[in-house]
Amino acid sequence: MALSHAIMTALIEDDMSGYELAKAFDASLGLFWHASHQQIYQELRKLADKGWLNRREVAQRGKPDKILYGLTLAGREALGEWVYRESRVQESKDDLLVKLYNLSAENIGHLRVEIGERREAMMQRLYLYERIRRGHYARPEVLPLRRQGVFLALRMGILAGEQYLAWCDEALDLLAREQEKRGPR
Amino acid sequence: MALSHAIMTALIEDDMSGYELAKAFDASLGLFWHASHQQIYQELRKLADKGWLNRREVAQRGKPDKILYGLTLAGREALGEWVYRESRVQESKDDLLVKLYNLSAENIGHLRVEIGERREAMMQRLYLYERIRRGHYARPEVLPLRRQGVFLALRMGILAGEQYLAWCDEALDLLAREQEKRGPR
DNA sequence: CCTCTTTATGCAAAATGTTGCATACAGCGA
DNA sequence: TCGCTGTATGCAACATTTTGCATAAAGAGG
Repeated sequence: MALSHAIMTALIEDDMSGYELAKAFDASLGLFWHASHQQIYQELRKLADKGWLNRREVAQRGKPDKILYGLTLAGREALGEWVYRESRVQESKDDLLVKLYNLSAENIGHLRVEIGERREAMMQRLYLYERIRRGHYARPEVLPLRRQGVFLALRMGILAGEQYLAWCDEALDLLAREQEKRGPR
Repeated sequence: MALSHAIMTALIEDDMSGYELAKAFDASLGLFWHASHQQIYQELRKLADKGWLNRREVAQRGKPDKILYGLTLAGREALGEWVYRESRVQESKDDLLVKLYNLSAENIGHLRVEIGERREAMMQRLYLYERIRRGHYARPEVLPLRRQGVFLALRMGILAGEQYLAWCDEALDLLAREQEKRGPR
């Protein structure tokens, strides 16, 4: 429902091609809203048909042509209105938590490994967030208002990541103690 | 992909009907994995066809008949294997964060309200988590191993909720200061 | 020259999830 | 008796997302 609005949001400042959008999604907004390139290409065409985006083909040297999309006035208006409309949270679904409901003496070792991997992955991600924060949001107070909103989203990513790490540590501790108790294998 | 496994997980200790499962999903596992009753009914039939669940009709007094589902041995085995397989995180998608990318002097008031509502909703939820923790997990050390896994999932819910509240407070502060600066309306 | 990677876009099928509706029976309160 | 709520199950249509495949041109490295 709101993939369209996430895409338009990504186009507020710069025009982009589907390919560039897919990469930007991986790096910024996509940290809060994942989308594959197939989804993005499809949605771009729909939005262009609706008149919310304009498209123009751009020839490039040494690379295939690309199609640049940009927000139209109508698109900007639609986006502005959308902010006031009902919003919904799509709760995350995590296999790992369901797996924990199945914890047993047999699989405890495996689950410790999986949690360890999650921890590692989250560390990487926090490192990326931190680079972004230092690079673009070192002094949030002096940023234009819109960028402060982006900063708040980044803060959510950072806080959630730190919380996740704390949980991993707690879980690894508990599981290590339990495995110890029952005799390590 | 793993809705089936979430359902089987919910049936580890007790047999349940689709209706009861839908309610259990709202209260326990569903806090980490949402599913509507339509999805649940469909999945139950598929799982029964696969031989992972058995079904038996139960007549009731004063209520419509129901169909009770229980894990078969094959189901338990499939679940046990699944724990070792690749797992994936489905990142949450939150309109609110995308909206924040569109922060403006015009909509700042609205976004403050929305964040306030999120805060309120999360408080309610934390209250529920806390009741569960006190009721069933006051002393996690003495629980059987499987229940300790469930406890860890609950801890994730609690930590994530507390982090969310902290973020709401931070965001509300920042937005209040900014709105003040630009002249309150 | 051949293969691999990067840039760039797309179709089609399958799986998943949402929305709206339908049915049926019991008990409760007005 | 009428409407409401709760229990209980389901279909059908639609929207969303994932998966697998396909194409094509340029540059890099062996």
